[in-house]
Amino acid sequence: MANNKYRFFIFLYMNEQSYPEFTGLELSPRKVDYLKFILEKGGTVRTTEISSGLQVDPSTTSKTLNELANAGYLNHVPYRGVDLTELGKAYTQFLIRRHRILSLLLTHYGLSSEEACDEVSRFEAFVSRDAVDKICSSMGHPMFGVCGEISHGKCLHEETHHRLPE
Amino acid sequence: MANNKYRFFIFLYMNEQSYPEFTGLELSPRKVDYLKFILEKGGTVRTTEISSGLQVDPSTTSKTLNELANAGYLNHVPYRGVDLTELGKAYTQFLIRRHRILSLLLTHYGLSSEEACDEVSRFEAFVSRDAVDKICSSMGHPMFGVCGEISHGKCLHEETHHRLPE
DNA sequence: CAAAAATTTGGGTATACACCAAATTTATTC
DNA sequence: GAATAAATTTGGTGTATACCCAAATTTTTG
Repeated sequence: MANNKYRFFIFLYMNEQSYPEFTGLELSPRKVDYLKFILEKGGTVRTTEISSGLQVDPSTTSKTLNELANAGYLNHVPYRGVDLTELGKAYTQFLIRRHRILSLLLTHYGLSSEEACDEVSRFEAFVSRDAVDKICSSMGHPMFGVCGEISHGKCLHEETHHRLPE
Repeated sequence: MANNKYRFFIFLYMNEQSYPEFTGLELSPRKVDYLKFILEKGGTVRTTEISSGLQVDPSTTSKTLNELANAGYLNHVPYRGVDLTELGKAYTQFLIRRHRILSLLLTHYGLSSEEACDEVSRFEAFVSRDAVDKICSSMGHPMFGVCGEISHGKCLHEETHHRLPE
């Protein structure tokens, strides 16, 4: 019984749902790219993988990773690599949901999947979580988007605001 | 007859249609604000009107107006004010159409007019003209949006690409 | 025409994003 | 197990955007 409770806590902790405070406007477009890349890569990711993935100098990557770590999204072990913190995971799940919802939306207006994805990549960092949640509700919480499955951590229960014990 | 021809030329010159080259991504979010403000104000606009309208120091306004003039969107008579060039008019008509189309779109997904307008203001500068034209077509070229009438300079004839004589 | 108001200029700050070169750490190979 | 190679970080720079203040300039007004 105590064990079940613990597992439930872990589930909440890893979900977007657990961080009702963020607006979705916290990160610059480029930082959004970094987090999405790291989540999609999975586990611990090295500087070189990111710098070649995002076509940027390793020194730029190193500095950006440091900033994301200072902001609490990443664990950074110097010379070893980064992985997402629990906050980082929850936040990046939102980033990916946002990207997919917006891309899906644009495909309903005559853009191809690729066009929609490119277009959204340019502006998504400036679309608020509130707007994404409303769009998501209005679309009936679609499960599949143009870039793969949409993860519905929070969108399904906008009214519920679970908080972590303090 | 020669007179009619001349008027026709003027009509084209002042229309979005006449500039098939721009992508809609030329200007930063703030510069978009400046041009929209100037078009809505109409005629010659003074630095003070803009700086109080956009809540920014007059010195900042003065510098930005200079940049927009150098880029060809404004005529700037020092100490007197600015007005839109023909390019500036055509471009700003697109900016306003983009703003209205995107705002209208978001109101179809559960956002209020004001929410949609605020949301769009944050990201519109990063939405391409191609995407706007596709969305506009797909919506059936709506004539009214949440922020007033939508001006359809170009959207009605995507296939036609008039060019200025050189 | 002198004072007041508007505008511009010069100088300074901050953020975001990028690069290169040099220093440091880790990994490899002999 | 060192020497070399590869990866990473640090320090220094550069560009672009956007903002402010103070001082100089121009225009307006009383």
